[in-house]
Formats: sequence, C-alpha cells, structure tokens
Amino acid sequence: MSEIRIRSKIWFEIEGQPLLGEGRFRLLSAVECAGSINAAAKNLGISYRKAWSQLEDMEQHAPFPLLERRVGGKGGGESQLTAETQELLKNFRLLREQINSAADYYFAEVFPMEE
Amino acid sequence: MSEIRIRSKIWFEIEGQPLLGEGRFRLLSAVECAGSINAAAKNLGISYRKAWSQLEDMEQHAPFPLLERRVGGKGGGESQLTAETQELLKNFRLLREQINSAADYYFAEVFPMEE
DNA sequence: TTATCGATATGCGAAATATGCATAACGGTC
DNA sequence: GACCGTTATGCATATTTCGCATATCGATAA
Repeated sequence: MSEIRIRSKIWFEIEGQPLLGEGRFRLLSAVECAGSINAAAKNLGISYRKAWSQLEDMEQHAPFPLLERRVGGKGGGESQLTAETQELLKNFRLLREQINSAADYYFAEVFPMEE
Repeated sequence: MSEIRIRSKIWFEIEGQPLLGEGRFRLLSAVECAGSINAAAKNLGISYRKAWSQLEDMEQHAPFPLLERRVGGKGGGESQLTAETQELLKNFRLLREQINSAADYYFAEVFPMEE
C-alpha cells in the first residue's frame, strides 16, 4: 500500500447552500485580475456562458453583492469585486492553505515513511 | 456577513486518480456492515447498479483488492471487505475527523464570534 | 442429479446536468 | 447617432448520471 496521497478541499456555505468553493474562488480571482467576466473566462479557458452562470448561481445565495457590474459604455463594460468579496477571497485563501497543511501533517502521522 | 459556515472534505488519491472519498467510504462501510453489495445499496437508498459501478471504478485504481466477492451459492452470494480495505477505512475515518476539527478551529479564528 | 433462490454482473435507454453557440441589450466614446 | 466590447440570456446539443431489466453463478435442498 503505497503512493497514496491525501487531498483536501474546503468551501463556505450559507444556510446549507454552497457559497464559495475552489472553482468559484478561481473564477472570482480571475475577474478581479482581468476586470471583466469575459476576460476572466478567456483566461480560465471556459466559456463566458459558464462563468456567468456560476456567478449568477453564487449571487443567489450570497448575503451581499459579489460584483459591481457595468454594462455598455467605454470598453463595453466591466466587472469588479466588491470589498466584501475581496475580503471573502482573502479568508478563503488563508483557510485553504492552513487546512491543506493540516491534512498533510495528519496524513504523515497515519501513513509514515512512504517510499 | 453572517451565517457563513466552513465545510471540508478529504479524499485519497493514488497516482493522481481518486481512490476513496466520502461517498465511497460510506458505501464500503455499508458493505462491511450488511455483508453484501445488494443489502448495502438498499440501506443507503441507492440502486444496486450505482453501488456496483462505484465499487468497480474504485477497484480499477486500488493497489489491492477491495472486496472478497462470492457469486451464487448459499444466500446467492456475499461480499466482504479485505483486511487492507478495513485498514484504509479506519485511516480515512480518523483523518476526516482530525481535519474537520482543524477546519472548524481555523475558521473560528478568521470569522470570530459568529453566533 | 436437478430445481431453486438470492446475490453478483452488465447492457442500454432514460433522465438529469453541463456546456456553449447565437443573439439581444446596453451605454460611453468618437 | 454609429460603433464597439461587454453583460445578459434563450435554447439546442453534448455529457454524465441513474436505474430498470436481464443474464449468470453456485451452494443447498429435494
């Protein structure tokens, strides 16, 4: 019994509904970086439709607006994260890191001396 | 921003392929308890087809046999876990518990006094 | 020796999801 | 007022999941 690795993931829920997981974290990060949903989708290699649907679904359950969107105008429009969303991403990033480290630590205790 | 909870999950991989996660952990536990795939599926409220497919998929990647199966004969047949599978389940159970606790702990540090 | 019975094993169509193409709407800028 | 690139969305297609139906198996009992 070797070559076994542990993986872990975390996500936030609100009233039992999924709010933010790894995939959507990446999407929001990409939006923050790119300044628009469209550019973010291109960067991630997914369709705009898919990105939009995921954001739509998220905002159904989020207790605050995720994005500030602007349609039309200079450049066609843009989207950026609200301050609360930025804070949420920051917390997610930190917790994911901590818990992933904890997983590796506990795993090494249970499966010692692999190869 | 309240009512937010953290959730976490772990799974084992072998050579990058999923080996054991929560759903399959429950399935194997049910098989161990019930003594057959069929009875386990009934207990879990899923179809035998689904249970069998999941086990089939698992055994594709597992480095050791998961089940000892017997077809036909007294009672029609039976299935039980190998000793290695029992050990794997035990480790999974322990690690899941530890990491879940760690998630709650770190979460409380980042999101204090949410009631 | 043969019929029985309940579990394993599996093909295949149906149902549920996910995906993405095509198109409308929008509104600063020139 | 025409243009441009983005947001927004309907809808058809592709992919995955699900489960019904059926074949196979073999110890036991008759």
